[in-house]
Amino acid sequence: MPGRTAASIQDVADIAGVSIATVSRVLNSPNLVTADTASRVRKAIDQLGYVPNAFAQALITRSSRVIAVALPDIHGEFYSELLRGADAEARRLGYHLLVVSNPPKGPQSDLGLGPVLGLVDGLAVMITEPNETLVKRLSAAGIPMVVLDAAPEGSTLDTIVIDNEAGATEATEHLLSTVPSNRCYFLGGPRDNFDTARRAEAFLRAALGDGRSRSNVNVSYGEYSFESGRERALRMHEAGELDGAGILAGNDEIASGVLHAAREAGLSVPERVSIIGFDDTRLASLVRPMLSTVRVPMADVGSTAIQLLVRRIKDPESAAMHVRLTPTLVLRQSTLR
Amino acid sequence: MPGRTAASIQDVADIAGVSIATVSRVLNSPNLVTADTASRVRKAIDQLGYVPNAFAQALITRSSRVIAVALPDIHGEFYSELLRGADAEARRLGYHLLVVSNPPKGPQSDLGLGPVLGLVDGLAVMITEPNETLVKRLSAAGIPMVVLDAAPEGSTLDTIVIDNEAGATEATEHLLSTVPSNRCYFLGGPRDNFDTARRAEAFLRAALGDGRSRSNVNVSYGEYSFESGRERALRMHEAGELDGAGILAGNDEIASGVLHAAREAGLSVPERVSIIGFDDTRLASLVRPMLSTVRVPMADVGSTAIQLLVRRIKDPESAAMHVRLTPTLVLRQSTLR
DNA sequence: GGGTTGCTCGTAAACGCTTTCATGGTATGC
DNA sequence: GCATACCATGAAAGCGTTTACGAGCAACCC
Repeated sequence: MPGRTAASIQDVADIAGVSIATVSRVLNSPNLVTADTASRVRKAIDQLGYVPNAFAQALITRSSRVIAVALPDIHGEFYSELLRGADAEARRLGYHLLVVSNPPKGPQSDLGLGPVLGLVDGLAVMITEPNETLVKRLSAAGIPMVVLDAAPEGSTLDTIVIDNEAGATEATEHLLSTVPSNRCYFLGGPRDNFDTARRAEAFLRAALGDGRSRSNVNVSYGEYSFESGRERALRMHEAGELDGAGILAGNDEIASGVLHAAREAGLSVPERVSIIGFDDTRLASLVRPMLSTVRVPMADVGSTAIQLLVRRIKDPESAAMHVRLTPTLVLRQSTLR
Repeated sequence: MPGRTAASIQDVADIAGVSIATVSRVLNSPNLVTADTASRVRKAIDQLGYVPNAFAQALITRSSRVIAVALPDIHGEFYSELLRGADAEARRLGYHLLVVSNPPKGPQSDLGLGPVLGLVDGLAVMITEPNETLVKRLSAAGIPMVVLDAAPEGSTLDTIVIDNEAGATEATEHLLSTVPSNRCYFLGGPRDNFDTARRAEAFLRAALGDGRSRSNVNVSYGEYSFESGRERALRMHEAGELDGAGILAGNDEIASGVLHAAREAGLSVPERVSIIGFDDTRLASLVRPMLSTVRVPMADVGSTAIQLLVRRIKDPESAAMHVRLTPTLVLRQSTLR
């Protein structure tokens, strides 16, 4: 067992017979010190297994190389996919990731983020439902920050959004290639959810053209769940609307529910019902028929968030960037070609 | 926009007309200061929006209230479920979570954890495959630490393991209630994986009794994937072994693959083939018939890890605890009662 | 050979906080 | 009314770094 307490820069200096300034220099600006003394210091360093105290460094440097990622309490896969992308990128750039998930609910909440703010060099917040105060409160802290999913109007903050319009439009058009427009439906998630709202809008535009005369009868809202999708599809069936329908779901779980309802109803997919999911989670490849779905590059969202953040950390004055990531339609078995 | 740089304790002290010591005291030992001055200080504090510099605190306190969680690059849901549990518990106890995922592979690797060690008060590592050096290297750092999944023999470290034996045994026994023992199969994940190894062992013991004369023909290894499960089941079908079989899968994805293969083979589940998954991920409830499965309390693993860690942080000398979490068999539609 | 230049390195200040110790003041005991 | 105890507060040390600033010294130029 090594000494009770970690070696400090002073210990290294003593052994190497130099001042602490020199030790610091061989670590941070090696070119300012002779090869000779440098090697002597280095020897002392690994003789002691010395590693600089991160807090002391952070205190004076005002930088901890830690980035916080705050996520709503999103279900599984989404979440971890984003995190994976973020983590890889952070590692690559020499940063660590502090995650804050499952924040207390309510638009008034500041996510309990207060204490975190002092610890990190930057913050990526994912905001999926309207929350005015949160962004304001957070940006008031004056810390580099990027917001995901929400894109406050004319924001001076960096933002990353999924181009839901493009994804939903492409999917809808694919549906329209085999199904008449009045038989197309969008089964969304919660009405407040940013993604659902934008997807619904794009769906309507693509399905109905710009003649917005028709009502929104073909759009419904509910939960992002299997059961919600199944129920809504079943209700459609009762109304005689399921047969021959083309359905764009708010996410893959909803789509799976629809898929199952179709099976229950004895309607084969894709011959009698066309279904397109959203997100391309692993689930989409696990059900049969496999789901055609709109692939959302969550890992890219994560890594891009980190990139934007360190860019801003290094140059806080740079102009706000607004990144739009484009989903791609992946065709599998739940739609006709 | 507030002042360029965050308020310090000195600023608060100035406004309140006291010394910085007093400010510190109202924050840390309120009983040492008069109600009168305390309120004056507090007023100054939120007038300035002062929040103590975490690094300065950590530097002197030698505690950052940050805990690292290092995870192998595990697929989605598992991972996030554990994290959710850990995060909730950490928040409850006043800690933050630093996650390190997707570490570089190879048993020699130290996960690139070096730099993290100096930042955190404790570390939870999940180790799913044999890795001697890693634990040694890490524990040499002398930082409070709990290891998940792996349980080094007679370890002096805190550990948390899933009681795979209990879970696999219960599942196997349930299978045996409707299927003869020589028609029971275990379709595992990678051979090296700790969980798979233990589950296989328990399966064999339960299925074959202690007369270990039989070979392991009924056990196979592969990936933790849908496709791997499907392929193996299909091969069983070709060998005429699928009909009438009782199958315990290494995880839910494998089970889903088997489920699908059974459908392809025209064998109804659970009448002709019984299937039990492992983990109870959301997938288990999304396929039809819904999977009977062994529910592994991953969120509990996460929260328990945090509990053990802060316990050790507060009392580094306390005896090592070895927690064993018991899975429960949840019966759904893929097995007969 | 004196003045300049250019390196290497040490001294010391600063970062923002916690905590020990000392101090002055007020209550308490007779 | 004076010693004693106690309480609230301030002064200052120190946590482990980084980084001006300056000192010393060799090499260089006329």
